[in-house]
Amino acid sequence: MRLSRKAKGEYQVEVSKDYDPLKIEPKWQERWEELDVYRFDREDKKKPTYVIDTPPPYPSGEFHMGTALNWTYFDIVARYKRMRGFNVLFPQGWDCHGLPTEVQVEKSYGIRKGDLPPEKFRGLCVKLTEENIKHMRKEMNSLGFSIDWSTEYRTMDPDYYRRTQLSFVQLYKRDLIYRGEHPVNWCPRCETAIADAEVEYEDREAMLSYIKFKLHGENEYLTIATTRPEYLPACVVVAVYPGDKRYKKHVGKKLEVPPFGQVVGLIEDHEVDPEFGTGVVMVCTFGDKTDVRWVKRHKLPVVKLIDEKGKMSEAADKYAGLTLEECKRAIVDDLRKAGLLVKQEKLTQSVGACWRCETPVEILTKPQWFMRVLDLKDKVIEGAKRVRWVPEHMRRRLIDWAESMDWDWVISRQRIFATPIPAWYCTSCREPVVAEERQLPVNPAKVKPPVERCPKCGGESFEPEQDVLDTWMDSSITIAVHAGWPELDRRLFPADLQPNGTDIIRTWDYYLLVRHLALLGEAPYRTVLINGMVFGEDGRKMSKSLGNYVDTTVARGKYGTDALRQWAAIGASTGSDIPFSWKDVDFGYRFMRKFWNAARFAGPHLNARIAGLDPKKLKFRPVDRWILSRLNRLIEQVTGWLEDFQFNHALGAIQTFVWHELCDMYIEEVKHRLYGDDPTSDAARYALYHVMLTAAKLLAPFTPHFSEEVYQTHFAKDHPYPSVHVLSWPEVNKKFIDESAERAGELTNLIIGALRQFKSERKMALSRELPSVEIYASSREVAKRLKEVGDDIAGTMRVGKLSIKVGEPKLTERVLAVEPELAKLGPRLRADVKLIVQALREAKPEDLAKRLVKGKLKLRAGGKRFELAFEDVRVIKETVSAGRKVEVIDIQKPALTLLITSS
RNA sequence: GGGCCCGUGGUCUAGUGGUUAUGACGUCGCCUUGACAUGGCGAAGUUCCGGGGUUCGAAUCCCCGCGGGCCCA
Repeated sequence: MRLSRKAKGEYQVEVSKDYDPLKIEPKWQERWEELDVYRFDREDKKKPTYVIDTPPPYPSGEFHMGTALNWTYFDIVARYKRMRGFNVLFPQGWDCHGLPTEVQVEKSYGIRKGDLPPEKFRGLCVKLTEENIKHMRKEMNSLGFSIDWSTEYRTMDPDYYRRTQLSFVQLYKRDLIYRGEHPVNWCPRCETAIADAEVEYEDREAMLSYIKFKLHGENEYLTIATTRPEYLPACVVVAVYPGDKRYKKHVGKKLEVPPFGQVVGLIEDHEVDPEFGTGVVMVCTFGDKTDVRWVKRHKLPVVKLIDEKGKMSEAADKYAGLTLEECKRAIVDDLRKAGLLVKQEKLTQSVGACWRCETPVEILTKPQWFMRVLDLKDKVIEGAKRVRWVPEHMRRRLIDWAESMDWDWVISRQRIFATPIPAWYCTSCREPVVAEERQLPVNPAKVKPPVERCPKCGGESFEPEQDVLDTWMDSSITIAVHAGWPELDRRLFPADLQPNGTDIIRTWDYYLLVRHLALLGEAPYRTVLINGMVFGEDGRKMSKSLGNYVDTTVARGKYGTDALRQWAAIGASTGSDIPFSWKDVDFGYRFMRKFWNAARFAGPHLNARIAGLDPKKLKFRPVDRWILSRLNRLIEQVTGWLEDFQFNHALGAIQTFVWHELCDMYIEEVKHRLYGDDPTSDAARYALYHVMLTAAKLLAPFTPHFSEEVYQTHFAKDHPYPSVHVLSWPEVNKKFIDESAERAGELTNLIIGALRQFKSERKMALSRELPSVEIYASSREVAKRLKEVGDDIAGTMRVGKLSIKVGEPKLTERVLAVEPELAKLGPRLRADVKLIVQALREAKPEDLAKRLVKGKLKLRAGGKRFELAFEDVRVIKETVSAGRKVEVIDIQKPALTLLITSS
């Protein structure tokens, strides 16, 4: 942009025709950082606070489009709330620990976790994490998120995991954390226990084997069906549905399990599906979660069949050391040879797999640490009911999840890159000793336990806990941590907003709720804001493997992040899944260019003098009052929608207002006043000034860079504020909301629209002058209102003489010609058509028309007689009013007739 | 198998009892007007997945069916 001095002494801003986001966005991102506009002011005790608990992303190095959607939602809220005068805490953290990084390290160095000393392995994980964070931080800044980086935290830092450990110690003291031996989900590849939330189910093809079990002491067999014959060595009982007629007589008898021949009982249980297979099921320890329930219910023994690496243990006898797959094949072969395999059939089965490496999960029993989440179930549900959910129906998902919990949460992991569990064991009696709070943060491998002797057996020798905590133990206390816990700042707790995607309600929202309820006794957030999943342009969930993946860098590479943010805001209603759409991004850019050009037009009229005018002294025309009224209604609506997180409605309303009401109508309607010596021109300038500045402010949460550029180019010179983002949100000025002005404006637009259409239909240039337009109104009221807006209509549409009358016009019709329909007559009359043409031309049109109305038109021509029907000719007429030819437009609601003299 | 959500012009989408059913993209026609032709004006196109019901009145509520999605088992 360049400033040049105009003759009148006012500055004219020469603004380029195109808005170039790729150049402008980085410029403002740097400037905002210099200005520190997003700083949360910890010292300020006056302003109300607004706390957004942003879910710390896993530093995978890549920023997914779904995360971009998520962040756009809460960035809009953060920016809006700042403008509303809140001291906004918008922190950014990183959920560093966990398997994916370990897996990535193992992959890139070609090692397994046990190949290096833990400290070294952890060092590689930290290094990788830091690199990934660097990438992601850069991308987040480029996406324009208003993050206060002074609040950045990393769960792998001692200051953070000190608090994770503190929460462990406190919950242990309250008996909400305990050590126990229970079945857990186990990933044999990652060699660790994992929580239910980390198990993902997918359909896989399996083989259902029908295997004969001999009835002990009889010469008869029962056939069971199983997909997991490798579990035969751990079969502890066989079960049928209660009262199943086929098997009733055998219940209570003993069976011999092939191929080892161990003898087990036959029991009844209602969880057996009599329709599946043969209706006889073997219960093993543990083929699946149902087995776990059966073992518990019927107090069955547990055989440890599988080891940590997924191999068969000694319990598998001659199959020991084989992998599950190898064992399955060997056993099936042996059964076949023994004639005990009846048949096999294919079956699609849902298999639980590790969320990270997709290895099928096994169920093992090992001593682990657990949190008593089952005891907190009612409190969690109660909490979920009290919180506000957007959209409302998402609450159901959390409640359903909480209700479906059937195991306590296993919080220990047999991994390395995670928060150490602050505990030791007595080497003689295995009694755990948990750290004192003052010791934290602690690595038990390097520090001695807080006691000299084992409180249980008096032993003096201890060994450190080697297990680590589930990463959700880190990230489920973020809200307390933001608020300074353990010194809790009540102004920052509970958080006002908890935003995340539908897919992590069961993890993120649930764990936050259960941990804070356990620690602090209250729900940690007031409102949960849910965003949907991002789909590819093909309508399927966006993922690299489906080939519909769009990187955020690519998505913002075309028209910048403000265009992309508009897609995020307007692509779907809040909570709905949203397909990525280039055309929405394109539209976002076109919208900005449209506004940019409107501002370019208005620019020379916007200055301090205009801003300072007293509206009471201005000669507003009805169109000015109309646009100001519409503007204030817009402020009211957009504010309401933002309070309700309805981003699509809010942005849609602003776009429609700017493009159609401001650009298409208002600006066109005031041009004629701005160029001449119109005494009302300052009123138009005043309206333009406020409409454009307010629109820029309303857009600031959605298109922060664009709004800033508009503000800096046209308004900053008259304002003491360094950025549009420190301005306050527009207030509704009720004085400008004016029902009758809106009706006058609508009437003006209605007539201008009709005249535009008229010109368009007649292929006239819109700038062509219409010498005269008469408007007949059906009522005095409408005529009166029309008189008020007559100058606006005439000025905008270039009407020479505009007159307004009450009543209906006196119109007569004049027949100009009666012309033959050659397409009809040609085929019928052949060469005689020429005679008809001649005859019609020679006769008087009025006369022909009269005869036609009576019926057939009889003609003599060239000595022949012809009869023409109505459809054989076209009657060309014109409308005449007071002796002049006019064209007529009829409008309904309100009933108006426009008579136009166009030539 | 369960819970929840959804099914609207060619495509995506707004719309929870009364609107000429919203908007965008696309299509077609016209217009260079002093911000924008990367623009403007206008047109065509859906009867709201199917069936049944409630109601004076349903895209909107209820039931059944079909199809899709998310989460879970």
